[in-house]
Amino acid sequence: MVGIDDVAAAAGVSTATVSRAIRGLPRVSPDTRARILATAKELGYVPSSAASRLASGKTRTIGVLAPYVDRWFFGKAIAGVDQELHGRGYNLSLFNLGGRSSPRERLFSKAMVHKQIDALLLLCMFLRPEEIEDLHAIDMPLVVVGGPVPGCSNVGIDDYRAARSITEHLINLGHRHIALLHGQDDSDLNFSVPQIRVEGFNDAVHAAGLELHPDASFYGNFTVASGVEALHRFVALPEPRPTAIVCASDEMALGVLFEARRLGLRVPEDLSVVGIDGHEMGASAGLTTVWQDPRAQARRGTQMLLAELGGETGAVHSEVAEQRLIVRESTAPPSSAPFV
Amino acid sequence: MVGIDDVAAAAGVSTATVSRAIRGLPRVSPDTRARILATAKELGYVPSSAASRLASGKTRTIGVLAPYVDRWFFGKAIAGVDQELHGRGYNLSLFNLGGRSSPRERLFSKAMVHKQIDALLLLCMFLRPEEIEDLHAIDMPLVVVGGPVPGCSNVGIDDYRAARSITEHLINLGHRHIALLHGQDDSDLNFSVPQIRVEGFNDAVHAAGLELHPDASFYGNFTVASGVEALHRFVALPEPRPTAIVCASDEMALGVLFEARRLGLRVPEDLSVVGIDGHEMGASAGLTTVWQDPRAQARRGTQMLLAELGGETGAVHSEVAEQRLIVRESTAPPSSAPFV
DNA sequence: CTGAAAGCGCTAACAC
DNA sequence: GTGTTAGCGCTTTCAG
Repeated sequence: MVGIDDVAAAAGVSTATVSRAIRGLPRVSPDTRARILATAKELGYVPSSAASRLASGKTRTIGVLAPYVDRWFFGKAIAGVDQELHGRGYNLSLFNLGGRSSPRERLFSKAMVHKQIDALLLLCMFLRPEEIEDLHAIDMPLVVVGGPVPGCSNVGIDDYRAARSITEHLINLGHRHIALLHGQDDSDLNFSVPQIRVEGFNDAVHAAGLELHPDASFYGNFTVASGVEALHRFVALPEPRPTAIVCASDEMALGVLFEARRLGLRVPEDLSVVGIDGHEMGASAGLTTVWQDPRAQARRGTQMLLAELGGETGAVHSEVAEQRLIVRESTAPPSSAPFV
Repeated sequence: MVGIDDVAAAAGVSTATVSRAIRGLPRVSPDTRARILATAKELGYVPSSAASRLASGKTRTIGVLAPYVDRWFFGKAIAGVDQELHGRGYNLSLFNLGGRSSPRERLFSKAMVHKQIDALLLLCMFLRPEEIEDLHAIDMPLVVVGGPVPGCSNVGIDDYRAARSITEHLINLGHRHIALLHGQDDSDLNFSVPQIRVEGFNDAVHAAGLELHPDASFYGNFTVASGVEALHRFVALPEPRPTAIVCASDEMALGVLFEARRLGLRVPEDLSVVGIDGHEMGASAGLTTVWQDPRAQARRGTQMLLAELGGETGAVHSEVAEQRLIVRESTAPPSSAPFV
């Protein structure tokens, strides 16, 4: 294996100069640099990242912690991080935390992670209190994309507003009896995306002077299957049933849509359904939703991290991401609405 | 930062012993090991991976190259790799190649990658000839999950059989005029999953003595949107139109399903549609398909890599993964079938 | 602008 | 079983 010394010898300079030349540092004359670069290429020299890491203390890799990698939001986000990283010579080290149910390790504090990355990007929906604590203890640039985490910079949409506006869309359409499909089944987690979306829904309903029917509140886990299942519980409701249902995610909304069709419930005539996210499949299925762009959010977060690593102190900060109500065919005024 | 020497000093042993003890190597008495582990924990010692990499020449990270990270197959597969890796103390370094269209770099040969990982797991649909060449040139354990790559070990389903059996399912149902939604729009790539699936379709049709209507062959790019678009072209076909369509992926099939409903085409009465993959959404949408488990495939591939790295020469080999025809509501005999 | 030299914190022989 | 001792291949002062 050809090392930096071989290049130095071949180019007739010192290793220090080769190091500077290769890394594009100043204090190397254009000529020498060109000559070094040429011989380096000629010899097929490739720096040893291991040696470089040890000597410099920088890993040039950023860690991405995600609860899932095979779900819409996270897949898009990871793609975004990757896009920013590679090309700038940074590596992406992926850590899949697993859902809340699995006994996920306290990776944050585990310096195993700690010593292998320069910065951390956390993708999240919710965090346990101990996890938040761990997070504050780590000493490196950190940004969270997705849900807010108290005390940490984050980039993401305003989930409260998203839930509220999608609910208001329904109310404006004339719906008075609206069901909800939550994304979470226990409530000991504050600051979580699922929780925040529920609040937006509640406030919209209350502000309109409507009341919540406890029976019309279903629990799901953000998967299509849980949407399917929720619809079964929905149709079991006594008449008159709600005329609309807001789902905390497009994936669940799609499940509701599929199953409604199968059971002969017409959407939107018999039931209006809305989601949140902007899943591609929702677009094709005609689902009304609040669109967001996880990829862009992740890119933004990554840029901040990189800037901070580049010495730009304070580059990491919270930022609210773009969102947009997209009305499609899954919503309409209720058939029994006074003004239809 | 506390280093191995600090631990050695505190425990009253040499650095070498600490190293052995920490890594669980033999030649350390149970007592000493216990004592060392205790003081290590006490001091909060964490090995420097950089130093370890440099000294040992092993990175304990495996690289995953994927064309996309935000698509069904790849998301599942990446989750599978992660699952096998972490817990065994291995890291996952993700490289997103980008689709075929993007000017993807020749990452394989780029020793940048080369020097940062111990083994490579390639997720793929198709590869350019130069890329295959690069692949053969790299000198480390390698396995490809998904598509076959000439000369490389791979784990994946028999795509030919998958396409053929799903088509035969339609033929057995009585369909005589079957459309196809391909997954690729140029044909200079052999050994690609899209290509192989088309062959399975063709052979099934020919074996049944049926003929292919060139007009009934559509191109897509594996996305839902391309399924939607294909259906538009389908309905523009002159009557009598095909009574069934086989799609090279569930995602495209779902797009066809959505758009068929929107345009008032009844599935399966007017049109039977099938996919390949086993996408969760297909299950909820009632899509007939050939199921496969990318996560399991990726886990298997990762295990092989790890075994090979563990000294088990020949651990990496090709393996055909499980697949299963799942008949749901999107298929039925054609309405005009003689025996309905 | 360039070079010499001292590490970075481990691992791996090889002795004891 | 345990200790000694070279490096691993760069980066980084500090001189010149």
